[in-house]
Amino acid sequence: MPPSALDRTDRRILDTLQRDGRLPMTELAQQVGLSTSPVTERVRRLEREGVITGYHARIDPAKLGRPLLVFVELTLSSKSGELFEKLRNELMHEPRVLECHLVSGRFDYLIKMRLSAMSEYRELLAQLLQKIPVPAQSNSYVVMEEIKEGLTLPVDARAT
Amino acid sequence: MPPSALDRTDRRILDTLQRDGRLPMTELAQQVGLSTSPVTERVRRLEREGVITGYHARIDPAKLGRPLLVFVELTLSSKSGELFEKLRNELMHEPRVLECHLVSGRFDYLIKMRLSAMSEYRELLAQLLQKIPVPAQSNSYVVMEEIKEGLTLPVDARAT
DNA sequence: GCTGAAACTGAATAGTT
DNA sequence: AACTATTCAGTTTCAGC
Repeated sequence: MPPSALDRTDRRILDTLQRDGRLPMTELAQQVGLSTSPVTERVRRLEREGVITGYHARIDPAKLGRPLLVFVELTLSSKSGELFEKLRNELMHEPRVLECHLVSGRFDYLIKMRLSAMSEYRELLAQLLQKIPVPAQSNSYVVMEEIKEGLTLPVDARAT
Repeated sequence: MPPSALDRTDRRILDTLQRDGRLPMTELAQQVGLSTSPVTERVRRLEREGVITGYHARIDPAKLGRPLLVFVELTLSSKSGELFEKLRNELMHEPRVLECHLVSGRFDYLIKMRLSAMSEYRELLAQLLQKIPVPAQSNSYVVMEEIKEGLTLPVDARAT
């Protein structure tokens, strides 16, 4: 799982698979200009080394009954390690929380949730806060328009 | 592309493909308890109807040289439609901006960026702001710890 | 480390219940 | 709407360069 720096071919593979995760190895091979064997081997290596962490179908949230996207900024009044641990665990296991980050700055957690309606937002926030024994302050932002959302990283396919 | 409500089998398919987007149709079929033909047909239908919007390999940002995750809250001093349009376009085409949302509340845009270093953050923010002709206020939050990040939605596989 | 071919496994099509 | 059988495409493995 160590280094083995990414060369130009690796980068082209990553760039392509980011866009189409189901592309057959034969077609991927054509795109990067090699035959299938070395390309397959490279993909397996990138998986092994943890560069590629998975393949996922993406689903339209609205079509699954979750049209509401809300960001919550959360600040805890006490910052004991144990408390953070407890809340982290709660957030990790709540599937409606898509993202959660510990941030520096004015607040502690930045949380992103996908919900069916505002009523669900109230329920979920109450549920999360009631699990922690100290007061917390939260600011919420409802998304009016999703301009862009993705995990696709820029891959500059320059030489090794 | 219209409704055709998702039944229990559709939901199990979506749930499975969200977790493993490269799963062969034969194995997907086993998991949902059908033979491959109807499962393949259902997947094609879900793609056609826009429920499944794509398949993507996920890549470790740090391994691609982008260890820094920053959220930026942006407020424009003037809110003309034309100005929003211009900035939206800029953000849409900047690959280091992974997410961008128009939010209600104290600020206008919530932006998520993946960067190589703080120097790149300064450059990018300056670049974005200089493209718009009015003053803007921004607050930035550097992520100290990524607790959770994904696009995986909860799929309750209850009956039709 | 890549190519190319042979053997195998999965996907697609069409016909059946 | 789903199953089965056939055909075809993609994957895997390996000999040779």
